[in-house]
Amino acid sequence: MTVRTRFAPSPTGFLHIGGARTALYCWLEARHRGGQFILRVEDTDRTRSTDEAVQAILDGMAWLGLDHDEGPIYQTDRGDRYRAVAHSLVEAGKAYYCTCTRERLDTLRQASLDEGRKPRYDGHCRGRRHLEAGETAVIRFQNPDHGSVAFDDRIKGRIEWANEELDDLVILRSDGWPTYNFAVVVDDSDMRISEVIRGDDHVNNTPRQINIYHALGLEPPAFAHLPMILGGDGQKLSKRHGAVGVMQYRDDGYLPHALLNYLVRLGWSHGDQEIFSNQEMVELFDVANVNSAPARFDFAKLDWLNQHYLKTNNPAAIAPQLGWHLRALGIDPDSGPAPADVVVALRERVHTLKEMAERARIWYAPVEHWDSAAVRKHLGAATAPAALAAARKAFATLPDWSPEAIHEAIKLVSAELEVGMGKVAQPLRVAMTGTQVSPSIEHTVFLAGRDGALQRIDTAIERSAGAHAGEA
RNA sequence: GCUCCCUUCGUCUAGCGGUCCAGGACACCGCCCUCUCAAGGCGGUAACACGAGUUCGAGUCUCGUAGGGAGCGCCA
Repeated sequence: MTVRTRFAPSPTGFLHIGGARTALYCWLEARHRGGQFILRVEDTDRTRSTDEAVQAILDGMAWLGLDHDEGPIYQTDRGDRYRAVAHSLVEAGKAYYCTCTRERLDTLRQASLDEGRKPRYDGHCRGRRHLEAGETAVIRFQNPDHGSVAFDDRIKGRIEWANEELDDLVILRSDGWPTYNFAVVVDDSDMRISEVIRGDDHVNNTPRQINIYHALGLEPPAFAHLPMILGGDGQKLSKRHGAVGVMQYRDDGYLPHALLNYLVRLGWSHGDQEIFSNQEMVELFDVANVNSAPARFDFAKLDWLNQHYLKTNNPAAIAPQLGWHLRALGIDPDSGPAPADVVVALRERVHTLKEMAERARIWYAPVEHWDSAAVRKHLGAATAPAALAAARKAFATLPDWSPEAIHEAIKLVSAELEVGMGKVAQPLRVAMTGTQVSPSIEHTVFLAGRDGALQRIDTAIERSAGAHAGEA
């Protein structure tokens, strides 16, 4: 039997981090076993579902590169099918019409709670196979009264429930639309899903669904319930923790693969391996190895992974994404150095592309802000004027404008002046950036461009003179 | 309240009865390297929730306790 998995979000918001991991695991399981991955949109709650949310989910999956083989299939397109199956269940004596009022149901629920029992429908309408003309009703599934339901969860192991714990759930609402527990069964069986991988908030629904499978004469698929992802404080993930849409991670400067790598290791492992290419994930992933305990989301590790990929990916591949972030900051990438060169200079110093774009700003516009401590300490140094002048002269005639050539030139200057590298590099650094922190000096100078570098040195020499005059 | 699930360093995890005075990674601390900041190298602190039981032997199996979580809708 070919493996078929599905990701079935309800379009009531963006694709958040938990959904993204579920989608990833479903995708990996399908790819690993050479099967198909199906995307299904569970939009039967028409009051909460929106087209924008559908688009946000599609965008998020596309950004992560989780491509589906079938779908998106919309449940709202399948109303007739659910109604037909629900009515067939009534005819088969396995479901019935229920006309109980909300008031009666509420009273019932409250009474159970007051007595310390689990709220449960009492079966009042059991046996109603027909409706009077004009009467509206829901259809309830008639759950078995005795015995138990069990299944072997691929992550949590065997789970068993007494049927006494379950009640007759509504499968078709009075508006003719199916409820979740019924729609999934019809869909998963129609779509020949072999493995249901979903959040473990669905564990409690599984026995009800299995009973429906049996009533329909169907064999249930395999189930794998993923533990949830918690915020860094161990609380349920909320917006302040990163429960934002995955597209926010793009905006914050994360590489999609870094997020994927982080997510795949959150709750799953393969020995001591931390870094996984897409191909390795597909080869090694097995849903049965997923941890059964919930995991906390840790930005520090995500940052580390993101930087790892920033450092090891081809700069040319990262350049367009840096360009995107530069533009987001209102910087024209064409007004300064090539983004790929910026990547090389900054990738060991930042964790995200956003941070990289912010720090790249100094090469796309003249120095505006001069750090006074930096000016005083380095432009005001006794050897600064001579160092700057010598460097300027060397740069002006450098045959090859490259970090390597610049590095050699600076070494030569420091040797000639008989001062340490720092005495040349630091004044230059302040000249280029207005601060005393930047990438290695040769890259910092290189990125300014020859003309830009000479200009910045001229400006700095004036300031240096001012600093010395101020002392005198 | 009831039912179900979960519990190894701060965090993610390895561990599938002896090779574990518990390994790796992130974070943190220290040293080295060094033109700043990083990156990198080396080293360090740090965990089997608790209690019984099974066993020659338990982080690993069983049962309790405690603590977390989920579900109990004409939401998904």
